[in-house]
Amino acid sequence: MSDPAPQPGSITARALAARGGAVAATNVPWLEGLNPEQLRAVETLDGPVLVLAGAGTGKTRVLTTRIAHILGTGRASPGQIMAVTFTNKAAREMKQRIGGMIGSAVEGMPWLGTFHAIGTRILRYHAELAGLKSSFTILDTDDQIRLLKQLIQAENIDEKRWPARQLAAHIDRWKNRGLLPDQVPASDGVFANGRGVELYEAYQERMAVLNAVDFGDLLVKPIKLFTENPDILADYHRRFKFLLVDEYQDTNVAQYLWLRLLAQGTDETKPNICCVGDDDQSIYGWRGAEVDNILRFERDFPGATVIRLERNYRSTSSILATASHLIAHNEDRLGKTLFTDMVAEDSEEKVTVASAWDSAEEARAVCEEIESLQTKSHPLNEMAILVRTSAQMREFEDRFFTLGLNYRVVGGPRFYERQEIRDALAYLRVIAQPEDGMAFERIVNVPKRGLGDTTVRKINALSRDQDMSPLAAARLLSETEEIRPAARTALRKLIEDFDRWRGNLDTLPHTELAEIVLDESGYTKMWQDDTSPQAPGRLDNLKELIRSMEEFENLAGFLEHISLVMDVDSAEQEDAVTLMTLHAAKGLEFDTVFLPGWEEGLFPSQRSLDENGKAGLEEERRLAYVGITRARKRAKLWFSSNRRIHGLWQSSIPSRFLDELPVDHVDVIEQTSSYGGYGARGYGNYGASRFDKPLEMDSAYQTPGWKRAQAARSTGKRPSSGPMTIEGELVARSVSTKASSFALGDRVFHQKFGYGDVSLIEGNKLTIDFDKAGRKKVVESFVTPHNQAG
DNA sequence: CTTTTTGAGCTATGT
DNA sequence: GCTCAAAAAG
Repeated sequence: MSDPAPQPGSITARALAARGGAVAATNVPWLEGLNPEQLRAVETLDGPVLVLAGAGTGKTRVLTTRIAHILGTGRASPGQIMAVTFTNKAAREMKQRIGGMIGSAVEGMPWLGTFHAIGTRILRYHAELAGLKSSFTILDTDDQIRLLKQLIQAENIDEKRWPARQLAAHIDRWKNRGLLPDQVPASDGVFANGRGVELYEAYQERMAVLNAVDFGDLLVKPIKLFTENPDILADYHRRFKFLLVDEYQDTNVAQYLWLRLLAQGTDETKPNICCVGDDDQSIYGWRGAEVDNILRFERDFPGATVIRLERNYRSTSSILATASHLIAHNEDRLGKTLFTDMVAEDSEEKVTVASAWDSAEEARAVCEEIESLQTKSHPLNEMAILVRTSAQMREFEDRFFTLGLNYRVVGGPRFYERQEIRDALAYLRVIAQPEDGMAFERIVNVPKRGLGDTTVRKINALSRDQDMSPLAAARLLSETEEIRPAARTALRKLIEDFDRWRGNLDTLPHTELAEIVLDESGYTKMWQDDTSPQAPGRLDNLKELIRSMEEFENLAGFLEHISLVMDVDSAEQEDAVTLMTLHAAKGLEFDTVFLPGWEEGLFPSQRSLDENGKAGLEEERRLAYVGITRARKRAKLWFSSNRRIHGLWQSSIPSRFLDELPVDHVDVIEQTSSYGGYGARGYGNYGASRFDKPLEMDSAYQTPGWKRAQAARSTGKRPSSGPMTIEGELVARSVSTKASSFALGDRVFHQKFGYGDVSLIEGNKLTIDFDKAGRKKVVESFVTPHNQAG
């Protein structure tokens, strides 16, 4: 996300004043205190502008001030500015800061948001043109994989050899490049011997039936919409006078196309585009980001003004020198040099590198430092531990827990990803959007209703055959004799329940409805009867969920929010250490930053090296750069000689990045106590050879008495649904309008009942007199015509 | 149909 | 080490 601008009243303000580069009092209050480059970035309103903003150079400040300036000078109204960010956090922060500058006008900035949020907005508005109903659901990764799995199975492709996960990755990659099924180059047909594209197509068709989109669609579909409907695009050209893009280095091809379409316009309606970014902080290449976009800006937008922000307001000179020296090892960069003119204080600390025997020891040592800083009255809020992978978090959490140290995990297992929350949401999704088959499937048998694999399989087969939603298929099935009586009764009951709940959608407040649903479905009871230790916590979470719904006007609004905003707004102001991944840390800053796990294979990640070679290494290095530059006063790097990978202990060697740090600005800490040794200069004598003092086995290895509340495993995202206008009859209609391909008296064959004659046709439900089984009601797709001639 | 057992694979990073 | 999926048992 974006770099917070200097905090007023802190070092920064003083530094600014001392520098003389700052702009003296202007008649425009928001421009005060900007340095000349920042001022230029804010005031150059006409024509394309690229702001290359290094870490801690006041990037967000420039962006927000620019918006304030546009509004303040009356160049545009809030609705005429589109401002795109990558994360919700960034969007939220910008809203806040603009609000702080110019008052409440931010409320009226409907087009400030993430690419995905704005894409959703556009799609809902023109849903029909995209082949959707505006109530469409956004599938999360979990739903996506489940759906793909079904499709793979339906195609009789070996799921072991061609896992759904992998297909999802392919599709994601295609969408990131803005490719629709028919545009995928043949050379990309590696999945399932070239059938990947076929599956991609089937996937899109299936999602259309489910009235759903995935994250990629939120970018791809608006592009398609704009290309196919120039008049609509022209509307947007007329609407937007200014286009602002944060973190431009992170845009992928699809986002680039999206922006380019919007930035075109005619001479009179061409919006002024301003992109802000830092090629050195491009860390999302694996997600399809093209650093090239930023490198190519001047060619894409002729006559562009390029402004460099290199004056850093955040970190000490040691930290800056360390980070700069490291990043200089990258070859592919535009090249910027950060500098500070803050006077180095005597107390300035060098960046430190320390080692530990193993990861538990590392966690212990880091926590010791944290506690020691805490006793010197450093707030925990000003400390962060930044790890490469979330798997590293566990050991720190264990440690925090035993010490009773307050901590918060950012981007860890998120509230909306918890099982009970997802289940509850699935119920609500089905109510709000009956086509949402993925949600329906999730809870058909939760709590257990005797609707097992077989039934679900039948529902799915039918729904795929007939291009109808699973709920519609279930409804149909429950009226026939395809499934066993017990299951049939249960299914009918469930469908009746859903009908009733949906009937209450407009009459009851949505929170109350949610309570009723959880209650009547037996979901609450399921957890009440559960004796596992987590059950009470889950019930609490459900209550919390209901509580969080109160902030929203209706169910649709709530579901929309969580589908895009996976993190629950942590309003907790409690003093706590922050624990998060390096990726999540972008845009944040702390006085003290701990960077554990600087070992070859882990950081840089082996996988990154294997898959992307030099480019991968450079991205890892940028990640290291991002990590170090998060620190204002203290950056403390660690590596440990032994680490458990996939459950096996492996000895590790220090990261090459450690060798790339400038000796003058880095202190290598010789561990006084137990930990693995590490020579004063060379990083050579790491390793298993040296630990002078026996480890304190008791504390380092005591069994973690608790497990992390929720395994961080699920990569799922949250789906949602839209407006509450649900017409229940749509389902029924879509079913009955299809003409039956059978005629009265036709001779047919059924897998289970054998041969028979059609005696009645209702839509696609057939009543058949079977030779052996007697008269049965059956859905059309379960019978095949019997060849009379044969 | 549900529960338990066994076995395989796996780990980045996030909208 | 941990989780999920398929297989086996109840």
